[in-house]
Amino acid sequence: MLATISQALPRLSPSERRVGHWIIEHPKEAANITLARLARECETSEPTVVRFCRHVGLGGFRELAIRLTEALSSPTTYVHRDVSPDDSASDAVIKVMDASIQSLIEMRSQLSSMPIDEAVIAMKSARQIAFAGLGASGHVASDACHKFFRLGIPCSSLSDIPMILQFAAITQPDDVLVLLSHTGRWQDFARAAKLAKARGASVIALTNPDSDVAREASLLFPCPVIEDTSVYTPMSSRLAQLALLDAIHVALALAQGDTASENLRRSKDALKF
Amino acid sequence: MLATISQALPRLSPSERRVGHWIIEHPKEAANITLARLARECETSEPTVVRFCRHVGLGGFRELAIRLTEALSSPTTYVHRDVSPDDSASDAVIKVMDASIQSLIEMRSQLSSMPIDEAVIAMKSARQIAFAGLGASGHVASDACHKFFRLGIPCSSLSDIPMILQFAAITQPDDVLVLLSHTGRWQDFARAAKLAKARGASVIALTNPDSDVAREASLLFPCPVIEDTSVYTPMSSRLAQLALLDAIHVALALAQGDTASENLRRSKDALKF
DNA sequence: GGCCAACATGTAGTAAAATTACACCAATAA
DNA sequence: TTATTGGTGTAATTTTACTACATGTTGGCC
Repeated sequence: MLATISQALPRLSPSERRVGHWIIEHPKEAANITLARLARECETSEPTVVRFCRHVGLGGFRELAIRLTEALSSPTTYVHRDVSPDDSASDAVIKVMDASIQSLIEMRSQLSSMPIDEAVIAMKSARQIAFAGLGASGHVASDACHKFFRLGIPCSSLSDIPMILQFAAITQPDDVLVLLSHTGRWQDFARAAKLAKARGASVIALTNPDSDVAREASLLFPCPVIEDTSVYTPMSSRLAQLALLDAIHVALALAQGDTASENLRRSKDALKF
Repeated sequence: MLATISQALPRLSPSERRVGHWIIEHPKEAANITLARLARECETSEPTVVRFCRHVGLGGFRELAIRLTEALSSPTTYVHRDVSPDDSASDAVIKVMDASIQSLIEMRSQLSSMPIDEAVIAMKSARQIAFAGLGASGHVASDACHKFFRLGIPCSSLSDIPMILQFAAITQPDDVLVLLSHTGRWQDFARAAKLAKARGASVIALTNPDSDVAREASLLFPCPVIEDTSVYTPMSSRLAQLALLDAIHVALALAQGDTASENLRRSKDALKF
């Protein structure tokens, strides 16, 4: 959580940045401070603090308190430091691994606030599911597709803008569109989300909570953006997305009950030697 | 905290005991419920709930929320237990996440025994790199390809047997073939490895160390096989492979020095808005 | 049985805290 | 200049936790 905040700092307005700084410097006190006092402490107004919370992907000030106590009571190993050009190869490799582990741990701690049950319900009765992603997320999409289709639900993966928009334009009410994007900045994604939602389809987004795509989605799985401070920084957030999709996949399989076990076992048997 | 509550239960009045019971049965929801809703849920009044809090040694209702989130995000090491059909969705999701984290942690601890430097040397002077994988590993392969080509080295990804064999048959001494396989059981992979090695190419394998593919490779990155005891078990080993490739990628970029930063920055700039 | 005491519980009010709506101001582009 | 946008604060609204007080309910004692 603190990491999420410090990552968000650069793209916040001055007053909000003061709030972020104060929290990072006084995490203990921040955990159960009141809105009014925090505002006074940072020499700003209450709404600004609330806006700050929204910008770092929280629902409101109350959630901030919850997330902070959570963060403070879970030990943080595997802290991520940037890879620097004069690292030895082995140093660098360990740092990258730590960053990956860290991003998974962060995601784990946020699982409780994600709409997993809702997503499972939507997918369970879906006519078809489409996974859409560009670039690196495109691979995540096809991986997810490859995984979910084994549950017996028609799946497809879309990895270019025209296809995504076309798909969105012909969705039906019980279709599910899963949008994968790290930054959430692609305007066409937001457009596709709006389009699909207008036609009654469910739009699930795994993306930066502070983005147009996130705002247009019917269900949002917030994925913190790793700001690329260094060109060497790998795409750990992609790992987190994959793991999250794994988790949703299993939850869906459970919800399907016998059908799923049956389908999974059959598709595994087909690969036997 | 939950223990404290159940300990206190017997010496509480009936209504307060209902409150205690409900909290123990729904700890997750209890962590960020409102006073009014909790009272309604237990069919009692708000002051009773507050009195309950006082009786279990808390200052008030607000403190209850804090203590609960603390208790819930407690250490709980990331030990993996299999997902069972009668898990609730949230239980299952956490287990899957834990399994993923665990497999990354395991891989991290084995990094020192992996031939990273050798792999980097081979790749640095490679004429081309091909990543080969079938099924789920196919996605890992194309992901890796997408990542490494940005370092300026010609890359390709192969995801079916004929292509892999054909590629192996025409390799040249400074080509690198990266084989991705969970089990290492595909005989054709071992054949491709032998073929490519005979023509002088470097064969790097990310696979089960106890397999034919592993034995044929010139460089081996051992990836522990997760035995699929349950159909629900997700593909955490694939995550580990991805993370490992991330790490190698960064190590290679460092070894390339300025060239790599330059290439990476350029390919990033190409996506700017 | 009637009366009192102690406790349990709920009603209604209060103070504080979070959130929202709206207005203002400064910086920037037309 | 004027319009527009984004950042910010003021003030009103709603929600939330807590408190004071009233009402019942039980159990003992005369």
